[in-house]
Amino acid sequence: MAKATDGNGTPVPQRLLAAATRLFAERGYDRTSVQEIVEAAGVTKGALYHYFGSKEDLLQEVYARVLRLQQERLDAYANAEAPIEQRLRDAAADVVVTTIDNLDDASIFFRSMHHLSPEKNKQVRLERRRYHERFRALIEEGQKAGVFSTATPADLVVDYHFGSVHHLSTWYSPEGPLSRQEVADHLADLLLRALRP
Amino acid sequence: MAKATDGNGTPVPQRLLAAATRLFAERGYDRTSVQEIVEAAGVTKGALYHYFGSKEDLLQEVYARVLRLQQERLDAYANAEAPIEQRLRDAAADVVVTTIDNLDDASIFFRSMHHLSPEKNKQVRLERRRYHERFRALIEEGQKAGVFSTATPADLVVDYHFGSVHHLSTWYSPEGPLSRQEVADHLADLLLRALRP
DNA sequence: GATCACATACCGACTGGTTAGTCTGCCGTG
DNA sequence: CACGGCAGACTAACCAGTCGGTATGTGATC
Repeated sequence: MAKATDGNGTPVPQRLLAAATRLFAERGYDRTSVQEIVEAAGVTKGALYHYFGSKEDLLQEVYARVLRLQQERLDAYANAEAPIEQRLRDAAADVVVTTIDNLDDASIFFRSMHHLSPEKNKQVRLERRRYHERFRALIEEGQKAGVFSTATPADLVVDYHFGSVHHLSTWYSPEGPLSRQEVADHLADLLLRALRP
Repeated sequence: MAKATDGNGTPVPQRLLAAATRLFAERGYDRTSVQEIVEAAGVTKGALYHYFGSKEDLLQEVYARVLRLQQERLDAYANAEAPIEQRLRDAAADVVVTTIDNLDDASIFFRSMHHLSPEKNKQVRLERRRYHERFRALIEEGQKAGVFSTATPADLVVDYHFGSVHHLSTWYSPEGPLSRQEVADHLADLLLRALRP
């Protein structure tokens, strides 16, 4: 039998991360005890502290994963070969879809970031800033090309859009009338419509 | 000397509420101990539990206050005598300004709502829903009148706008380049531009 | 191929510290 | 003197992280 898998098949560190993600999203970081996490993952504290330095490390790992994923996808869409309008629309819609696919991570991200220690918080903010900048560059590119209105500073437009993405975890439900793709198309459309010259 | 004012002048319950608001926003609900709140307010636990039933009651009171305030203002703008475009623009900009004026309350609201017990949470959601409905009605009115595009369901448009309002507490700073009124005007403008037919 | 040395993976009782809420009682005012 | 308004010590519960211990595997040596 391979190591660190128990009777399950999934390695223990991943099981811990998955359990923590679900519990953090469900009842918040502070309300989730380490004991609950290890029970949900079917191990004990010894295992958790064998793989992770602290409870906070677990939280940071959740962030790191979602940030990596979204940055990769944004870069792919932003650097594609297509007119700027198309690239922005695709990127804007994609972030909605992937956020809906990872609603747990999203709600943890926006609700529990301030639970990280100052240094870790700084690092997360830095990565988040990189993402923001890339997105802003797309909008500015379109503004310079004259296809987007310059009435609003690009920075603000980015925050406008990401506000709505951020907000998804508080209202979107898979059981609702709209599929994730429909929501994504609508939100991207609102962005592009707001940017019409 | 009047009762419940200490050497200060402000009544104790209000001092407690103000201290709690600041601390909840600063370090989060769970990370703020009752002891810290009473110290910041210059009283002791006895005083707090004399006026409030629990720590959670304090949090709920913060919500109730900000909800009352915003509902009142929305109603005033929504029921004014003006073309629908103007009324929506005013209401959309006003919620931005008052949110910036109460950034502490806003960040508490969006980060700590899930800390409320199910019943209290339900009540807050209900009031919030009323607010949402009133705003949506404005958009639908404009859509029926033909001055707003019907490309996007009104519900989604509301969530789009409130996402950005919600998001303000994570990026807006009074020291930044934009005044609250400028931000409000820009955000309202983005909304109206997205709604152009 | 048997034995020893060492490492990895994990267990679970325990510790030191913190916290929300309680309770008894004091104190000034009407 | 009665009572609202408050003080502050106390309690019962909880929790992150530690630590000594066990089990299994792996590689070197004879």
